[in-house]
Amino acid sequence: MMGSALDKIFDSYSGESIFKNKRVLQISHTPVTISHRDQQIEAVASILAPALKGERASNLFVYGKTGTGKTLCVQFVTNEILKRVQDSGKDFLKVIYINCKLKKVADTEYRILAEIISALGERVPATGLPTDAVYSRFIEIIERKKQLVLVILDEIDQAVKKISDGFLYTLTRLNSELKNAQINLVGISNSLTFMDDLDPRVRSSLGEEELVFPPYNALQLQDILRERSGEAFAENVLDNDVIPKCSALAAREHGDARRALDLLRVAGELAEREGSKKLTLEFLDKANQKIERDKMLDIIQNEPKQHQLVLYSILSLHDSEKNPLFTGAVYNKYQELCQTCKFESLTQRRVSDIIAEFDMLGLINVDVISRGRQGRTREIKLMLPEPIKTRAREMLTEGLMI
DNA sequence: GTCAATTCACATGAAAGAGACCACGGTCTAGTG
DNA sequence: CTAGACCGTGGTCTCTTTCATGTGAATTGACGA
Repeated sequence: MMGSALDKIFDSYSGESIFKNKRVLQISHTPVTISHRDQQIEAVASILAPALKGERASNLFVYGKTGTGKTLCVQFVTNEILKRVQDSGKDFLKVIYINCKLKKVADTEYRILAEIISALGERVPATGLPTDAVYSRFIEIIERKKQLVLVILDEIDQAVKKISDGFLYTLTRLNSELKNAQINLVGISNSLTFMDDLDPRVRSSLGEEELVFPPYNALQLQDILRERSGEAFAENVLDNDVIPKCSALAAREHGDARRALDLLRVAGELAEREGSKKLTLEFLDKANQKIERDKMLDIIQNEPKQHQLVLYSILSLHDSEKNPLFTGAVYNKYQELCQTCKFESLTQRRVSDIIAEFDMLGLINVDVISRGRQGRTREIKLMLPEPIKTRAREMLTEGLMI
């Protein structure tokens, strides 16, 4: 019995694959040509061009929603610059790319700095040193020779939200202390309003040049998908209306190309898994649901126990109580649960923050409302669709042993 | 009926503590020649 | 004599608590028409 089940799975893989080269659809893949971004690439290139001669360019700040090609374009241009410099046999340019959003990699001032240093080929302990010691280490390293260090800080808004903008100020001001080396900053942000709540000094030095990446529209997304799918899939696999539908779905999500590619890839995987020779609309719909579902469940699963307990409280109240829910009720339920499963209960202050975090994650929707004499509170609405909700409840019941 | 004061139930902020992790330098210990 | 084990100190980081302050509309109660 076991054997036949395995046979079925492996057979569907060993047969003709509908993929020709799946890697093309992965987000890490850098395409040879970038469509519909000529203008932006030119702009980035002309701003950063002085780096070709080892001169400090203007600090650049790039905005745009997720999946609009910001990172791609900046990396493309800096790679070209680096290639040219290296081709001429020089090595006065260092390009360092840091994604500030990756947890445990770069979400504190110390770690960002450590990350830069390790990109320069030096080691620095993961913790244990005073931050200013790391700064002087950094200065010492780059001062060893005359060079230009181009630091690209991706998702910089995330970092600043967590740390404060102080480190950006220090970083921009560092140049006046350096004799040999120069630092050039490129900030990439998803949030359009990010610049507004920065310290004015940082704003002026970081935003010497600014660039906005508009979202792709549905037609542009179609072009991109056609290009990539040509390489990714075998011939005659795609139904005609798959790409338009796919780009329409993604365009609805503020023109996110990454999402569109993901969708296509997952749809392909689903089709392949079911042994289908064709990628039809049906698979696209399934993929759309699956991505959403996996994302949510993944988030829930990886939350700490206390957070899960709060979420479980919300889930169970959501069914029994009348909507909407308020903080007080959730907290009471939470304390009750803590007693039954012998957990230490957190303070209301903390639970309040946890609820706010869930809102950020999109698991729930929260409005702060004032109910007059009934005080001020959060109105909590659960955002999980029915199937996900059920699955989440099962998962939490199991994980928390309730 | 109108209007300002009151009041509720939290939201929101700031500061500080606990506990985990880690580097560094000094001291102790056991193995080596 | 020396390498490695071990310890104390001092640093970061995350999660949490404690204390303090803020908030916005329903409610209240005084006031005047």
